[in-house]
Amino acid sequence: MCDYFWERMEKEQGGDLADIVRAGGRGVIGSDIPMPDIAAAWQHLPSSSDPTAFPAPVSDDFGNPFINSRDPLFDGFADSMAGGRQLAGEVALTVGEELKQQQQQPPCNNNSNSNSNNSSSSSSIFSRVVQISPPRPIKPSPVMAEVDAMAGVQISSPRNPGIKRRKSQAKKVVCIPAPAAAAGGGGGGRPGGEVVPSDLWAWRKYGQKPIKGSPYPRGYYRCSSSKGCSARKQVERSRTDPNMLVVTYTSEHNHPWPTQRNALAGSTRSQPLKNSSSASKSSLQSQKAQQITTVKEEPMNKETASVKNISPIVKEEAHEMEKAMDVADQDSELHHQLFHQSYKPMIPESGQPDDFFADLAELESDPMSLIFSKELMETKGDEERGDEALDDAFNMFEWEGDSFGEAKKGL
DNA sequence: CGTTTTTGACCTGCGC
DNA sequence: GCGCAGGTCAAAAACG
Repeated sequence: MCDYFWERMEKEQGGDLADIVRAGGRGVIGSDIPMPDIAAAWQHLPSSSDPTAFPAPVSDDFGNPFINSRDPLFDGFADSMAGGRQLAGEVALTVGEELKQQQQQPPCNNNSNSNSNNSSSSSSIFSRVVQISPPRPIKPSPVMAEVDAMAGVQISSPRNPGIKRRKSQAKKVVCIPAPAAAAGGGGGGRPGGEVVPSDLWAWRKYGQKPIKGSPYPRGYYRCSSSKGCSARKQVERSRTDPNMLVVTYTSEHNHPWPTQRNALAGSTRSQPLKNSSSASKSSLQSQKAQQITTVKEEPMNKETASVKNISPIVKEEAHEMEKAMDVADQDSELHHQLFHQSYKPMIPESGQPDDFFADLAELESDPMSLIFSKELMETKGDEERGDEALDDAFNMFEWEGDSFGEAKKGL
């Protein structure tokens, strides 16, 4: 990865680039691939389930002690993304000012596939997901320009005298592919509602406003994981590219990652399968069974086809994540084991397609089901293996499961 | 019952 | 000072 770039970002963003990347990564992957569950699995780790394991608080723009609580799971992706930040808008995000500066930066691996260990065009999940543009001088795309503009947009806290609006206030703007349902104009959700890619945080929508100049409204969300959390995010569809969602993160979370799934209660209306807080293992299984049935009945539908395509990419992602975990904690063999344990079920053995992500954007059903379906199909005929796979997969969902509960006890 | 979403009203900053 | 645009509040409705 580009050390220079990273280093610079660390300085300028207070080491928060990971947040940006994370956001982008989650957005990209999150909505379609059960990354949160990997993270959940991660939380089983003693090191991460223990609050004290969080990096020492470091002051930041928001006075948030957790700003540097790098999400172990996604930080690794930052490396991958770092090389993709040139992405003229297809992805990555940035704070406007940053972006401008970046444009004047010495060539990072922006201008070449240069080898950085993990940013080769084929090794980074993001390079695919986000459709990182070929190396080229920064030439802001319409979307990027939009992002840039948003980054400079004013922030207000009208009812919070302590915080004045400031154009210079740090914001993280992320461009992510919009889920198909949303791109379709509210399909699948409520009328006019956006299908916002989920991330590990629990967000509660508190407002929506039509934005001048944009045919799409902007949704306002605040973190509902913790009452005192001031983290907010705005989600709106890119006016220049309806297939992209522009997510602007404001302020920071003042708490660790949500440890209880029920923090997401109610946020699953449009995506009932994803974050169902009350979903018991059995209900999940029944849902899964439904998915299996669906797949069986429509073996060659688009979704199934996409499932086949997911393999190589997910696998790559797995490697990336593994790598990331190594970086995060080189001494933790446990992480390795956990990773494999948790991720294995998501890593089918075959498959090919390069345009998976193109297809992905068209997926309307819960992507988890696709993965499960794929896995189950492969294990079909071998009940034992299938059950095992199932268990592995389900374990990833057990945010409130026993093991996790155990971990929490240690808090 | 707890939580989220919806939506109109209100508030604030900014540009003219 | 005024109007505009954006951000937030809060009551009601909806959901699980």
